[in-house]
Amino acid sequence: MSTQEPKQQRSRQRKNDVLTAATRVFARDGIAKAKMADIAKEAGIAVSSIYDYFPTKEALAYEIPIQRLAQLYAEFEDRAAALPTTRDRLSLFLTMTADHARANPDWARLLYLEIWPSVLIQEARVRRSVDDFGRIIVAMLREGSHRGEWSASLDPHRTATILMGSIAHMLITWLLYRRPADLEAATGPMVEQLMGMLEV
Amino acid sequence: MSTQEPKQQRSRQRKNDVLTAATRVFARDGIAKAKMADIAKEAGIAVSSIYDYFPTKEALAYEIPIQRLAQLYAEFEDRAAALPTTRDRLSLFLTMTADHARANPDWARLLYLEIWPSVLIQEARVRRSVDDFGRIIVAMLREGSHRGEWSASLDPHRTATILMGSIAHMLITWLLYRRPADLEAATGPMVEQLMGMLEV
Amino acid sequence: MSTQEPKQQRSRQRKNDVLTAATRVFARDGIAKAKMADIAKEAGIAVSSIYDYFPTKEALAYEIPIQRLAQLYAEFEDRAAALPTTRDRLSLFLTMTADHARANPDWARLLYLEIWPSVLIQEARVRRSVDDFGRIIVAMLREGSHRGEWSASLDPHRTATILMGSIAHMLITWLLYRRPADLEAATGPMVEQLMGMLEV
Amino acid sequence: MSTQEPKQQRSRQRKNDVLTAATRVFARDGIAKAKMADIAKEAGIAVSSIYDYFPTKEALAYEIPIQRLAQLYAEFEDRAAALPTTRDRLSLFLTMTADHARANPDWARLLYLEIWPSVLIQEARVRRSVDDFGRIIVAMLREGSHRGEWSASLDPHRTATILMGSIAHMLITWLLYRRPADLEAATGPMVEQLMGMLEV
DNA sequence: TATGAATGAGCCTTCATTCAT
DNA sequence: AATGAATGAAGGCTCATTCAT
Repeated sequence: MSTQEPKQQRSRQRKNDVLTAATRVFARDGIAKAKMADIAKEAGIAVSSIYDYFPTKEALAYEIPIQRLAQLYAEFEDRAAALPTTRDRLSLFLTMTADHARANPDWARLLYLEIWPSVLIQEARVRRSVDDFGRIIVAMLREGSHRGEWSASLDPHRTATILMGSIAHMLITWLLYRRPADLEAATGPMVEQLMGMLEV
Repeated sequence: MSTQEPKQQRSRQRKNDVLTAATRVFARDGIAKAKMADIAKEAGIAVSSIYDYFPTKEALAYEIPIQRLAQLYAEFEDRAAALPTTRDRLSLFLTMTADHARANPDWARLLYLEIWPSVLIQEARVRRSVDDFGRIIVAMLREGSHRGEWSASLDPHRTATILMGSIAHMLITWLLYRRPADLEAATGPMVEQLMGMLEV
Repeated sequence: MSTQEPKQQRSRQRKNDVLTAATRVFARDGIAKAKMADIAKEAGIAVSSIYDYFPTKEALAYEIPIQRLAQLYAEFEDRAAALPTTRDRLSLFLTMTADHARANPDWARLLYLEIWPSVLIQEARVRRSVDDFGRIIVAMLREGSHRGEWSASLDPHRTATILMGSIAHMLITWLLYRRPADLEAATGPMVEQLMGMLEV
Repeated sequence: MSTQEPKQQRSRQRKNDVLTAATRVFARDGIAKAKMADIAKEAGIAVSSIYDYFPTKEALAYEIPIQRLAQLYAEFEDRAAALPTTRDRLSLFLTMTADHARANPDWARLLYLEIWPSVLIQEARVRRSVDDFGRIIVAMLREGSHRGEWSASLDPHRTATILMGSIAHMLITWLLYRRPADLEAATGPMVEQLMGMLEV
């Protein structure tokens, strides 16, 4: 086992190299037009070696959002625990979402411009990852209503659509046009305006 | 000239047949994976005949949103003229957008799931068509502020992002999951909630 | 009949337009890569109209050398009649060949670079036209031997090969590289040197 | 390195197989009409494998004369070194040229009927290969003049044109019509007659 | 584990040719 | 006679994937 660990670590490292390279290439060319050869070159390995870790190009593409979204959710759980109100937590979630995209623009391009709107992706794990996003927000909206932080008459699904759609659209515009130029500065006011909508 | 008109009409008819067929196929398979052979079959003509009207597959794909968006904008101008307040007009625009998507789901899939988020589409005419959407909303938001219909402190770009993002997200969710099941019924409340945000 | 003649003339005119246009296009692009559309455009008529005169692209290509070579041969017969010696006539033939190419470079490109060396052309009429070239020279070589203008031991086929090959190679080099720059000036000495070979 | 050599050899072998197959197919059908599928079948490999070695059909076609001409030139240098007079060397060069064509008729068809007269081939390496032919002859003609083996008044370019054109034309006739039936037997007298032209 | 080598399946695009008007 | 419209057939090239080593 002591001899295998380094190997396993090495393997995990290579797998991550592939994911990183793939993220960049997919973000640049789109999944359909991206070439495995380009990913391999970017990762510094042989094309056929990619298949040691991922069975198909699509599987590779789908693995990317799954991993990072899981990370995002986990990190949110960590930081949310300390916050007193649902409003704070919801606010944090939206802010973290935007920050995450800003910090990982390649990943964000892949997620928001390729995976999310994809007609074709039916793979269960990806769908679940993405859908969790909505579920988390709906759950918080219900919780806030329940705790009296905002009106109980607020439709949680509709409101979640507004929150998610607004943040997503801000990010898409930034990813495609780099507007607003300073995404970090723009996120606060956007979240504030959205939160304002919840108030009585 | 009287002899040429039927020919021209026939030609325009065929071009429209191709556009309709292409919309369906692109919506189903995505632009990258769609096959010209399928489009031709759907249109009931020979593959090579498509090239009498469109130079490449991409050009064909791009023509679709351009035409319909122009229609949408024109129809909006018509109907907006009669409305007294900016709020009414803005409300109409958002409602019409949703209705247009509901009435033309294939076109909407192509626009919202393929064209809009595309990393790759740089073609000027398409970009302009899509960007006009934002410009129209921003212009109305400014007008409303100017006319005192809502607070002048409202940031028009941020607010436009919320409006567009919310509607787009509602449509995307409907296109992908058919939720809400009754899009028509859901549009009114959504627009109302968004308009409520503008109130002082 | 008086009403048909103009039509026939018009038709012949159009056919000639096509031949001229085709010569230019074939010379520029080669027969295989030349497009009927380009020829039609060059001739200022519809593509399908070409088929009123020539059944296929190849037939059109082959018609060109046939016509002009026939012209060349006829003109040679005319002018040769007045010459006293076979040597003079042979000399004239080679000179006229070079002059003809210089005066009709497109036709010459087609003949020397496409038709003559073509692996594929088996059509009898073309082959005969081209082969007549050799036959005329061989006949003159025999005649000269017979008349004692040069040694009877001279192999007529081999000598014909030298004469034709030399002239053809000079023309090909000129067509491809424009060397010698002044083909007209170079033709005399070339013919002289070749004729010198016949001398005892 | 010892492990790579067999692979490299295998690769070179396959590349040569492709060249051989391509030569045959190009000679039969002409470059423009030849199909990659036929070449692949002839070589016993997949079409796509050809693209491992040559980027396009044209590149493949051009590689063929380049390689063999280089061989011919190299072999000539070898054998010429032992010969005392320029006349001997020139004679050898012309003879070798004819022999080479006779021994490799497919290659010769490609070179003399497709590549050499091609209007379209501008690729530098091919042009240089072919042009070297003329340069070698001109150089020898100059050398012979210089060494007093023949008249210094002989124009080297014109004479080279005669030598090359005569040999080429003999070969073309043989390639197209198999005349003379015995090319080998005909080459000697042809070279002799040409050499006779150089004599004072 | 890692990869170089090989390929099969597929698809866009071109273009000579046909034919109804 | 002349042509615009339409197409069938064809082919070069790409690329994800496989597999022997």
